[in-house]
Amino acid sequence: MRYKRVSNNTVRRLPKYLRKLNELAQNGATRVSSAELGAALGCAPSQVRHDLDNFGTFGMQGYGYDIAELRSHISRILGMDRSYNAILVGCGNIGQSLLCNFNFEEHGVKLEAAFDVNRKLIGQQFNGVSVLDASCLPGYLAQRKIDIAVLSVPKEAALDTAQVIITNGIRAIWNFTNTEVVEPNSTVLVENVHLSDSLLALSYYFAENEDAQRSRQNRMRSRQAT
Amino acid sequence: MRYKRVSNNTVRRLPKYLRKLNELAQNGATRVSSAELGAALGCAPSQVRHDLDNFGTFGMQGYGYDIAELRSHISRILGMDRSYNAILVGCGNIGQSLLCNFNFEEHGVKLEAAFDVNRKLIGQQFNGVSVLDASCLPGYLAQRKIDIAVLSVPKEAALDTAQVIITNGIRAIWNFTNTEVVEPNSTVLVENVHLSDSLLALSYYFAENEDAQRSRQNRMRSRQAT
DNA sequence: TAGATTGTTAATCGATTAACAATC
DNA sequence: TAGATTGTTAATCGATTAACAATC
Repeated sequence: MRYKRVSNNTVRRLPKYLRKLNELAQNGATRVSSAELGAALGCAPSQVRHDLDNFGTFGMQGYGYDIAELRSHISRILGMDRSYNAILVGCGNIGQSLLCNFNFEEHGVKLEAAFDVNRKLIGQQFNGVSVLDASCLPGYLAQRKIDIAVLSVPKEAALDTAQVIITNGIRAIWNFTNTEVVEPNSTVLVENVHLSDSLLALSYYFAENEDAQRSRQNRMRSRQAT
Repeated sequence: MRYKRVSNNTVRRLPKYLRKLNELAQNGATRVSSAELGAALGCAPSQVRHDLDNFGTFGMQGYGYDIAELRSHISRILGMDRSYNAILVGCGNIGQSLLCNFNFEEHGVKLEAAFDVNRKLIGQQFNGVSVLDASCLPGYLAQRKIDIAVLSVPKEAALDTAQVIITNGIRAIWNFTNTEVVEPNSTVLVENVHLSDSLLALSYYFAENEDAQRSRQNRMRSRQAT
């Protein structure tokens, strides 16, 4: 594969392209243009071509992209064919909802086990995944090759738990704890799902909208007053 | 308040600043410099000052920022003092975990009611919020001023449900459906929590790491061979 | 072939960082 | 006052878009 420095923005668009491609495929389409993909994401056609150009040449001049082919390329680029092994740590509400509802397999990730400190949860199964005693984590990690840890413990336990799993070899964390579990330049990969940040961003834009509207109304009123 | 065009990147950093400020406050600190805030987020001190400059002047030369003061400024900027009203639509696993675990109040959002189509859920309460019949949504929205809808229905119901709530006046959606529920340039605000995209980005970076390591090893081997 | 659409480079646009005067 | 750190502008860096030759 060619090697260019790929920007984070590009990486974040890849899953969105893939989602659009899946949708198109489901509707029976077989080809797609960069213009159509761009429109779906709200960016320029050249953005799409530029993004894909990082990884190879997947299209055909005068035709566009074969949907099935492009899907498989993007899946591969995203590592979905690598069957990564994962564990889930923290089987509270969020953890359980991930276990029960999130289709890890579909994303090329195999969920091997779950862990919790709660006696009542240990021994239970969710969607075929057994909950083990969290105190067994170090031993477990020493024995198996686990690529990714889903971290869904309560905020208070986040740092300690992260410490334990990193010490025992985990290099990638899917972090649901609303806490920063590593320093900014750590070599451990952390993908944060910070729901707080997300809701606050929505709140910001809502407030911005309100203010913009209000100032428009004020302009109208002062005009009428004149 | 001053008015500049604020970039999305800046908006996304505000909650992170706030989180760091809360942490510092909890540890008893009263002042902070842009250097310290920047270090926490992995960006330059001037980035922090530049971001804040969009909204006013909150610091003191030679001193830094008063933590309590800056917290309250950022909270206000994020709209956390506006007591937005919200409903939650779709009380499956994700919906329930939000109802039970996510502290909406803490973010200045009041969760007024939840909705579902499932007979068994209707009438139940989660964390003090009652589940109402989804068929009552239009009537409910007609009677009350609801600012934000949390959309946590199954993927298959996402588009239809979005249609219903938008038609009935909802202008902001916190979207957990892993689906795009509006066109890219819609006037309806949508904040997406696309877990799929997030995991795939993690998977991408993990794969990139593996490949980088492998190619380093190959270079080593070929050097030894020479 | 003519029309369409890619791949790829150059131009533009915007975001981050550096620099430094202002000032606490 | 001297030292520190901000506010703010200018410089740099990177990402997006435009343009167009290549070619299916």
